[in-house]
Amino acid sequence: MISHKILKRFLLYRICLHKFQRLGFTKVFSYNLGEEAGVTAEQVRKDFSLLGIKGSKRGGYDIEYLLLEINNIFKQNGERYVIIVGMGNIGQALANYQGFRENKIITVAGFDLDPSKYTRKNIIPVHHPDKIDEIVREYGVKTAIIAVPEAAGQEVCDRLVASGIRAVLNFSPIILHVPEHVTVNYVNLRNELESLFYYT
Amino acid sequence: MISHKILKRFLLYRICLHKFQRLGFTKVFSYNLGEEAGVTAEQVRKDFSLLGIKGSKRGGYDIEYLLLEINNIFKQNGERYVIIVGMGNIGQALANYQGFRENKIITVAGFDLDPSKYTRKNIIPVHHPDKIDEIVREYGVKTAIIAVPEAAGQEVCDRLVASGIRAVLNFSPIILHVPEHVTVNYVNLRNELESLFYYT
DNA sequence: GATTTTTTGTGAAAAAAAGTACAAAAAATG
DNA sequence: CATTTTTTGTACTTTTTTTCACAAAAAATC
Repeated sequence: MISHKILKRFLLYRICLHKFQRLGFTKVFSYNLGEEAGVTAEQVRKDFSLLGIKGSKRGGYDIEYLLLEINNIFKQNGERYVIIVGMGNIGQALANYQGFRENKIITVAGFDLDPSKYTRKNIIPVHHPDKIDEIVREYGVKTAIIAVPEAAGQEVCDRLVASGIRAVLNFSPIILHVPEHVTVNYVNLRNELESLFYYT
Repeated sequence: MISHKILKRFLLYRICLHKFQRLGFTKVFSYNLGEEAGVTAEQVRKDFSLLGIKGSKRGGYDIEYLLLEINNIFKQNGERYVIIVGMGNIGQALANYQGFRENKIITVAGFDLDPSKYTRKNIIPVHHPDKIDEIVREYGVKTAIIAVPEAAGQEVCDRLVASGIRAVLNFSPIILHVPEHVTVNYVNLRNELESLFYYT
């Protein structure tokens, strides 16, 4: 089991590796990657060593191979479906976000109580939350994004878990109570911004 | 100097404290707060103790007082201005996001290269990036959000730093190189979502 | 092909974070 | 008002994470 902290670091490395690739490199040394990612070279080596990812002494690491291994951690070869519950500000922005598609993550559908959002103008189909169960089962979706107001967060989450969702990205400013087998990743935009005012 | 990890925990506590307040409570015990926030009671007490925030033995902590102390960390009584550079998907969603306004954070302006965005229809005024310096100095803005495509990220950041920005919330998928006195907080939505696929 | 240089890979050490345990305080009870 | 109960605050321990240090491998040089 890899800790969330290390998982995030692998994703960070991937961003840097893509940059190196764009610049025409095919190999990197741990200190190149470390400098770019803002961590020490030892940390980079330890992280790769943890997964049994090998470099060559004096030759460094092969970028293509690193990317392959990192993508494997996140199952990039499999079907990666996601649904978005709550098509307000954030939900809509995520639906339109190119970043997900680039990485072979398919946003299957969005859900919202407001019928005015069930239009074809959206980039993804939007349904009433009552259809969550149907669609989750049809596509075998295992991952969901919660972007509803806080009052609705826990109820939406319970519904998702009941339908078979196993991983949740939660933008609502609440702590979700979920069974053991479900993972929640929290993103609180207000807190992320506000934390900065400590430093100003 | 408080670590970023602990800062984030204080903001998490605040969310929980607001919930308790809404439910009519005026006092909390460390284990109430811990359970709600998903940390141990000892952790809660340690965190508060770190800042010299006192409870009363057997009486617990006064919610009002805790909120006051937490808000002090993040300078909620002072002027908290922010600008948004890049009014695409995410930039626009953030401009519309109620969460910031609720917490007395004032979004002064947005910036984008696309002139079609300089309309009065936006919730905040949007200008050409050339006006960054003028507006940052006029309002004494110290905090900025970067939500531009990755290719422009570093250049935008350099400009912001040159204008006097000291803290950056960066949504672009790049590591920013900044001088010592500038703090960067990274939010990578793609990575946040993708990290979940490790668990599915 | 021997020597030097460079870089990985990993144990050992250090630092940071979290958890344990319990004395001290204070409210509640008898 | 003495005793019991509850909860804070913090020293101490354990665990996790990071850094240090260096042997081993391999490319480059002589």
